[in-house]
Amino acid sequence: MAKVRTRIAPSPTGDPHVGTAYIALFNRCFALQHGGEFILRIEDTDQSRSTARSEQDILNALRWLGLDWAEGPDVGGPHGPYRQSQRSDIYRQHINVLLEKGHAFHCFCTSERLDALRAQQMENKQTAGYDGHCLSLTRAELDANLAAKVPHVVRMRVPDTGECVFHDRLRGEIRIAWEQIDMQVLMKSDHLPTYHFANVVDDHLMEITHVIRGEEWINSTPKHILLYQHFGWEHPQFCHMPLLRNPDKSKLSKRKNPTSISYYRDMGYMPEAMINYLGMMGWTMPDGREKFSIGEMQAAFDIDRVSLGGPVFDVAKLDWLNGKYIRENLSAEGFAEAFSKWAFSPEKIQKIIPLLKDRVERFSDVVPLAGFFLSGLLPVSASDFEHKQLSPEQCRKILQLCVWQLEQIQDWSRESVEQVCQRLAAFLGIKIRETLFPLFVAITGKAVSTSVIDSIYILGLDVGRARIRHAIEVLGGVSKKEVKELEKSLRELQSFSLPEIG
RNA sequence: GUCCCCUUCGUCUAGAGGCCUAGGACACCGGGUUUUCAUCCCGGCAACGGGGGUUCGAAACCCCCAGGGGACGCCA
Repeated sequence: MAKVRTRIAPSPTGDPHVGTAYIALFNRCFALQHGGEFILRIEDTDQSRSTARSEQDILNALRWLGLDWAEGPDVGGPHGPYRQSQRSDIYRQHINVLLEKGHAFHCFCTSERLDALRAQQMENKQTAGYDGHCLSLTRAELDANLAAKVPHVVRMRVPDTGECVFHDRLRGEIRIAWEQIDMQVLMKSDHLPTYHFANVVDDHLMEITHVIRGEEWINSTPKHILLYQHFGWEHPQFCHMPLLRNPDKSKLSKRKNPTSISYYRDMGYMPEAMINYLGMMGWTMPDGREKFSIGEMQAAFDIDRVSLGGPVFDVAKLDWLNGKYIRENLSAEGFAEAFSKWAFSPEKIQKIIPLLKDRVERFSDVVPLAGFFLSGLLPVSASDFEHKQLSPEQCRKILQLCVWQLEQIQDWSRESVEQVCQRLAAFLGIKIRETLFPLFVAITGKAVSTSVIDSIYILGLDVGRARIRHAIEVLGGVSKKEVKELEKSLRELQSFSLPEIG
């Protein structure tokens, strides 16, 4: 039997997500337990959303958790490159194979036509999908379009009758009718592949034997199987894990829960506890032990014992586990070391010191002034937000619009945070000093503190967002009706342009 | 709307037809230890979604229903 090889294939389009770590953990345990290899591949075919920063953050986060990989963009390996944006030639060759064999075809349809088509299909209560328009192009029309360099994509041909039957390691036989499967775009008009295509080509070339991924991919598995068949390749074994959930059972999302691994790092969780907690989502040690290391998990791992109900990510239980790790796994020296590393990283300290140096008269003033930099959620109450000009409603509005805008920031910097605040104040027609008031209380716990803009910047989006959200809750929360109004304001704010300062 | 997946305490789960008057953990409540608090210890609360089968016997197997979730992009 071939050596077991599994992979994690994150897309560098945002924060390092706990769901990525979760899937990586199970892939890694499975591979290493079978004496195989676990590798990492970066799926950065979405040029508009992928960033080098995000890629680096994801790599750092996974390493922090101890989920290291045998091959990857940073460590190399025999199946490289491990970044899809550097594999264009490979995809081009492979798309040509499909084109030649007639398994794929050029499509010149405009997005306007496709949108209209989809809308009509939805209205007629049909399954939405491509109607095969460009399939009927004559050879001459096709050549003319290509010669004229009309923008186009390449789509996959799909059988129109019968069904795709495949085996999922955890779920058994799954059958999906081919008529449910769209003629998926394989190559976009920017000549980069889509996920479905690149993923299949790479998994094959990288000799992946087991694809362990989230449940959200079940419905597109027939597309993948079809591609393997078109190429004449054997497909890997599929294994769809349950999805991590918010407390309301929806798919874990940052709108409802902190999902960034960086958040948990910044809040002072230990990586060992984090990984242990993820390991008990859908899985248990055969002997029922709840506290276990990644090595112990790997040794005892049995993928067939994964349970399929979507587990709710429960921060309360994570807190308990993390406390247990701190108590039981750290000596006094170990604690001192880990804590200092967390609290006083030179990088963080260098940013904080300038905010303090000119405001303190004694070193003993530092903790009362800047302790909020080393805190999680702050003990604020509604009365802390009382203000002679701002009502609680206005405070909530400022806070909510501010988080939404902070979330939009592409390059996190002091300047971009400042710009968000300035724009918000101008938009609301409230003086910047007043606009910043609820933010001061939410972020620093006090109405008077170090620059709140710098503080937000230094604390980062994850912790900042958590505190602002907490403040909104303390202020009574936003009702469904209020959310609608706020979303309307947000749209106005987004199209609002800052008046020129003369 | 169409298709797919899932369903044991509030939450994470154990459970492979009789060991189940369903076990453990978190949370919560009570008690003990502790100068306080936390830790620690002890106790309590609390679940097989519903209906049909199969079987001597069903939480477990089958079917239907309901509920939850996901997918239907030139995003991944």
